[in-house]
Amino acid sequence: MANSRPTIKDIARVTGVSVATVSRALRDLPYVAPATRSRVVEAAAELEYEAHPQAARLASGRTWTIGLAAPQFGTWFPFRALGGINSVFAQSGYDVLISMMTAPEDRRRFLTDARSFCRRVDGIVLIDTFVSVEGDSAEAFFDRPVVAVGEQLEGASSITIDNRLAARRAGEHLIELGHERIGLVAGPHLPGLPTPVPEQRRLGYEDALRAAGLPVDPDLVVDGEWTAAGGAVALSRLLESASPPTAVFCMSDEMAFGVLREAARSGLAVPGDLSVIGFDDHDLAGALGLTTMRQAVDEMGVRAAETVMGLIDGEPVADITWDVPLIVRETTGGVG
Amino acid sequence: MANSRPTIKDIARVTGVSVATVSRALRDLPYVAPATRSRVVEAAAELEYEAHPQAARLASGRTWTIGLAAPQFGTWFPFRALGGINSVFAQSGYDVLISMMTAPEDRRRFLTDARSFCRRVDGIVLIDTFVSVEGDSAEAFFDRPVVAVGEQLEGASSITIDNRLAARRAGEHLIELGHERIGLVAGPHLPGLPTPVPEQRRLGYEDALRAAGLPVDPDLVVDGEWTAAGGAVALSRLLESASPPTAVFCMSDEMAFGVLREAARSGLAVPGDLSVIGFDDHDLAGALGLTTMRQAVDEMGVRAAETVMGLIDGEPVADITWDVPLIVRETTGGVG
DNA sequence: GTGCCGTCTGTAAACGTTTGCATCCCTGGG
DNA sequence: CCCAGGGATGCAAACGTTTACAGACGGCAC
Repeated sequence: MANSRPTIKDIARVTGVSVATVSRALRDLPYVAPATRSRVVEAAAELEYEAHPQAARLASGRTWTIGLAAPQFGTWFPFRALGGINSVFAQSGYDVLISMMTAPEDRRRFLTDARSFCRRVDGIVLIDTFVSVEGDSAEAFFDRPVVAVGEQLEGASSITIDNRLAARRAGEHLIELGHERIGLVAGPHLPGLPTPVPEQRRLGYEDALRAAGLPVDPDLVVDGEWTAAGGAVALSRLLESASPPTAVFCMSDEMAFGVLREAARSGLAVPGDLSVIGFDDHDLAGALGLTTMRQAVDEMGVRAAETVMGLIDGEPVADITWDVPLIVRETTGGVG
Repeated sequence: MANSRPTIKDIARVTGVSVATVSRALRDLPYVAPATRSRVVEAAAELEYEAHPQAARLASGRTWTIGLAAPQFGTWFPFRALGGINSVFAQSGYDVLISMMTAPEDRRRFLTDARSFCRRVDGIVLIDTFVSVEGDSAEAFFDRPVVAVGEQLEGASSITIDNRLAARRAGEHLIELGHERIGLVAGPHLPGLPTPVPEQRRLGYEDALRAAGLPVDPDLVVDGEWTAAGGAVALSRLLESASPPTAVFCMSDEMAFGVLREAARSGLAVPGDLSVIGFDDHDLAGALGLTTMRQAVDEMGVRAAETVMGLIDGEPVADITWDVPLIVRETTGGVG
């Protein structure tokens, strides 16, 4: 028992070739005679040999690990992306090293410790990290190929959505249904997280109103804190207004869930008395019938994974914009 | 630029001591003169030296990595646990290597590839993996310290809840409110995932009924597929019954969300016409006012992390049972 | 003064791969 | 028959640490 696992030397001894040849044979490098290769492969299988990862990494410099940085893993978005990303890397033989930033200070720590982080990875996927403001270009700063999801970064590939356009589409959907007083449940800027997302979505909302010749009423936009509870509070505040909205656009589905709940509590029928549209296509959105703008996070994650592997293999940097389709379900309808 | 980072030799040269002393000084090992140590530490800081992880791992045999295996990362439970786990390990200097099992075949692959997985980690955290049936003891199979969350495993520490008791408590809560016809929205056995959880929760539900002298009516238990959509369907089926339930216990909050939605659609007031209790305390449960049995997954994750680190440091194996408190919110009330 | 022990330090051998370079052999063209 | 060229292989030096072992030194008890 516990007889330590075979090394490359054992395979060499058994097959009667040198360790160099074994190494080459097992990694499908050229200049190995077919007969030799198959003998080696067979012996390796026989002995259940597998290269010692740490040794291989030290010698080759490749870590076969991808670094994944994301804020606030308690939140829906990066978690969902992780699903797609992880499956791709698992199939390609990469490990995934996660650095998650819950508190704002984690984010600063990530940036100061970046050197150490980079050292153990071949490439980096950044999800909603918003490090773009730090001045440096990504390649200079990280010294590794990086792809950013949710933001554009100089020197890095990116996978983003057009937040402004998507928000505009959401607004237009409500306008087409005949709504004229449309509330906005906004997510605030998070402290220490310089994301342009809330602003972009708000601009898109205003774009839609303006294009339709509707007034932009600041009383109709309230803060939903990016949470369901915040969304509920936001709606209750909107309903206090002298002329409350007949429809609400929420910057996230989670806030929309809170809005739906508060609507029910207030005896408002949805969509009879109030139409609600969200943003994300959260796991629960389908089951709860929420109309929303779908951010196909898992697909974006898969694409991010493929992209970073491409970068490692020498492909050029590229910016990809992902489509955000409108998913009409049961929470939006004509103005009552 | 790109001047390769300093090695331990550079520190040795600068400070005029040997690499062995540098290594000892930097790792706080004994037998280093205080003056020497501070000189070394200073030089290391000056040159921004940091040990090459792969080299250290190869030489020491420690990987400073914890393996985390969990099924179905798209689901709420393991994801939430990840939050707690990751923060603990990050602070202790461990990396986390994730192996996620989405499809049933992933689970088998995990078991066959376990050797390779183990090789790159110092310890293992299993979340809801249900490998216990495989016959072998955990320590023999994985050859590493392991702590299992959600199941008990021979030779491993475990962090579990008493599913049967918790389900019974949920039932008792409804009974105390005066309900006599109580539906059960059950989660099915997942193919290839031999978990006793659904059965245990069902037994707990029946325990509560029997203890109160209520009949156990098989018509009152329906399959909710562990999803919100499934929960909605389940309730609609329950409502077709000749004498529908006045309360429903759902084996998961996600199914409960579906039940709530279907109740609203059917014009049932909650809790006026129908009481609903869930299980988990999902992120959204609070905001949606769902009464539930709280499974404090993040805390369990933290504890799992601490436990596996303890095992690595030689602590003995232990079984920990986590409490599942009843969280009364707004979806349960007296029978109308 | 001698011997012993404990602290501090250095030397060098691992750890298990990958890879640059040299060597050998075989084939085919001249 | 000779030589060039390229495929196949082996040798040995990295890769950057950790750690067993040995040695130097100083202090203290006798």
